[in-house]
Amino acid sequence: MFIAETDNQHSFDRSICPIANVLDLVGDKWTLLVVRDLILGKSYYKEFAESPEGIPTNILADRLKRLEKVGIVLKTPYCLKPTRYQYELTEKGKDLVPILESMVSWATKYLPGTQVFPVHEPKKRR
Amino acid sequence: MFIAETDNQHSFDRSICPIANVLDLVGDKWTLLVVRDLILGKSYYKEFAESPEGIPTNILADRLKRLEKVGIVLKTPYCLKPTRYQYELTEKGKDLVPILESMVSWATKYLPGTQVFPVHEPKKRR
DNA sequence: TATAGTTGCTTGTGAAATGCAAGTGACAAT
DNA sequence: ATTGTCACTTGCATTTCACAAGCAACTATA
Repeated sequence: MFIAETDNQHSFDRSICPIANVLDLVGDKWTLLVVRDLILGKSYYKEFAESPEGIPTNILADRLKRLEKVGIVLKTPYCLKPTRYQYELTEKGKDLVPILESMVSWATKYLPGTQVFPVHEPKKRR
Repeated sequence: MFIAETDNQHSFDRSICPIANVLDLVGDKWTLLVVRDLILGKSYYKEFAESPEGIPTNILADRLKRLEKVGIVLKTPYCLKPTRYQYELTEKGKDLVPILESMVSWATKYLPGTQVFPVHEPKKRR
């Protein structure tokens, strides 16, 4: 009946359902907010931490690690003196945009009062 | 700067961001799988519980309750002798389809091996 | 009538994830 | 020398989750 039951070629955590597997990667309250921030142009740890939802820093560190591990985020050093990294979306990460867009569309219709955030203006660094 | 900071007319849990608010409703590992099952034509508690991901029954009961409370799911009695209910999506719930579709598209591209489930064939009830 | 089975949950318990505050290492600025 | 910033990590209490079992209200079978 279920294709899932006849397939054992791949190793999926819960099932071969595409939705289940997307949820295993980004299905929690915080991950897609980090992706949103990246889409809006944020790059630094501090910037993510400053978003109005107030993500706990241990969760933020964990989510960035996980997103990097699955190839959605790329972490690159931008400063050597104190080693500092910047984060950016890979193609795989940028392709999550339609998912966020469809969420925005739904929210616009059913959650009046919600408002999309403006693109992040990078602070000038001297 | 953030619109969020100037708006206090509505009461949103974390921010006025549409994405954050969608995640507060369906942002976990199980809720959208229940919605998926409803889209595929499942109606009864047992059917959701039988999905290959194996949702724990206490979680299932909780998610159905929450989805009903926020108007995504409608719970109606279909049998009186032993009082039994069936679940179905409201318009608000059916409008989540694009979100699931965009997840399927992403998964099809980046998670090879995933396969969408076929529409549920209702068992004949005598 | 007695026993077993089904459905749709609820309850109990341990494990895991989360939230919050505080701490830390490496530097920069005063 | 002291204070500050950034990018985290650590500890700990609280919440959520997963798993198993139980249970009420029937139905079906012997």
